[in-house]
This record gives sequence, C-alpha cells and structure tokens, in this order.
Amino acid sequence: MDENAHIAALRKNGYKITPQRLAVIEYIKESPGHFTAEEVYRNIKQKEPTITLATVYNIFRAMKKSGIVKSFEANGSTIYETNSRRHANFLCSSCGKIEDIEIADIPELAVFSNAGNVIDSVEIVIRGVCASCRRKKNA
Amino acid sequence: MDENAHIAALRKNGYKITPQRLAVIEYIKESPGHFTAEEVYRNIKQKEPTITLATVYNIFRAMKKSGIVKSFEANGSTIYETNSRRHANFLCSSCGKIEDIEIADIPELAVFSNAGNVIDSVEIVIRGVCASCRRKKNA
DNA sequence: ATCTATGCAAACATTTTGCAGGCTG
DNA sequence: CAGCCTGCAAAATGTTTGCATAGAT
Repeated sequence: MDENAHIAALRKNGYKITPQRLAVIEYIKESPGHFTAEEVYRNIKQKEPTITLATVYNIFRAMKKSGIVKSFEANGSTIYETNSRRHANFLCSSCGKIEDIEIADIPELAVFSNAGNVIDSVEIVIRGVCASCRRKKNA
Repeated sequence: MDENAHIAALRKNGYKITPQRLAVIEYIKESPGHFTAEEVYRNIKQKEPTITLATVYNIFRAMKKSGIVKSFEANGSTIYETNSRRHANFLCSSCGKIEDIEIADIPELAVFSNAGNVIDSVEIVIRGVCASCRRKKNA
C-alpha cells in the first residue's frame, strides 16, 4: 500500500487530508515498518513543527479505522505497523529490534471461527534474542 | 499447579512467603484464569485490608520471575494468567470475557528457532465477538 | 459555510519508584 | 538479626479529552 492508497483510504472513511496526516503517511512509508506515536511525533516535528503528540495519536486512530495501520501493545506502549499480512512480531530483548515472522495458518483459529465466533484481529508477539545478538553474546 | 507448588516456586526463586503473597496465590487459584493487578487488588483487599496496588504489582513481578504467571498487554493494561500451555487469548469485544484457545503448534516458529534465534515467550491475542454474544446480536 | 482537525493543556490510567518501618527466614 | 517486603506517597509513562481556533471540503 503506497502513499496514494493511504490518502484514498482516509478519504473513503470520511477523514480529511491535512498536512499533519500527510506527514505521518510520508513517515511511515519510509520507516522500518514498526513505530510508536512518540517516535513518529519526534521525527516529523522537524517538518511539521507545530504538531503535537495528541494529534499523532488522533491520526493513528483514524489510520487504524481506515485500515492503514494495525497495532499491538508491548513494553507498555502501542506499536503500530503497516504489514497487513498474517505475521508474528518478534521483539529482541537485547537490541530492541522488531522483526516480522510470516505465519501461514493457524488451524485452531479456523475451528474457532466455525464454532460461531467472529475473529476481528490476530496479534502474535514473540519475545526472545535474535540470532545476531545471540552470536555477539557467545563471541 | 496448585497452591503449594506456587509457594514452592516463590521459595525456590528466593522470595519470602508473606500474607499478601499468600492472598494473591489463593485468589488466582479460584479465579477464572485471567486477571489484572487492579482486579486482584480490589478482591483481596477484603482479606488483607492494608494491601496496596503497588504491592500487588510487586507480587506479580515476583510471580512472573518464578514462572507462576505469564502476562500479555491488552486494552492498556497487563493481563496475567496461570495457563502455561501454548494458547491464544480470545478477547470478546462485546462481553469482555477472555477465552483460551489451545494452539498445537506454529511451524514457522520452529524454523525461526532453528535459524539461531531464541524464543522466550509467545503471546497470541485474538479480538472478536464470541459465539454467545454473536447469537444475542442476531436474535 | 460547515464541520472536522489541530494545538494546547489538563486529565486520566497504569505502572514504577523511594523511603521508613515491619516481618520472614 | 539481616535483608527483603510492605505501605504510602509521589513520580513516571502513555494515552485521552475538552475547548477554542484554524483549516479542509
């Protein structure tokens, strides 16, 4: 999903296109794929000096409702991401990086759906130490 | 894992057995399996009137380190649980209940481990509407 | 022109921390 | 009786909200 698709998604959901929203869209397009409101705020403040953290939170709420971002909670804060495919988020406790692990299918969830339950979202958070940090520790 | 096992686990990890810790152990033994610090605090205050929320948080930290509880974050707070088997937590957005869904295996995680990464924990949070609430809505 | 979004500040919720005294082992 | 744990209060986070004004459509 590129920049224009994000703008279209906001419009379709009745949201207006403001400079602040464009700044967030541009930031997440070039970012590594995972971000907190505070991080986005800190980075786009250079281009949009008057923007506030509260506005960034409001923008993410609009982007979530528009399907542009998904989110999960970890380490006391909300982490947003643009990857909409089914995947797990691996959090390295050593270097802090977040890595996507593609997950093909979880059959138990299909069974659960077939039993009459509605599934709106699936969040998978894996914690551990990434291969790179592991090598450094054992060196 | 019963009450005595929890006490033993705390002892093995160097934690002392205090009335407050016993009260938390007793509460989680009889509870539905998912609880927040605030909920535990509110419930055991009757038996331990002097206990504070901060103490409950401290106790959960000790219980986590001792392997008695696991936790995940959702809706802005930390939810603790005693189920140590691999499972997903289903959160019904309508009635608020949390239901465990047993998950047999996620093959991609084995691949990820074999690639040199260490996995310490797996948290799966499913959001949706449970079958019971769904039936009520359609009635 | 309408109505939403922003900026600002304050409120809120959750969790953590510092310290003095009390209790466990 | 040494050291951890508790209770209390305050602080630290992270997020939301109310309100007046600016801005998008």
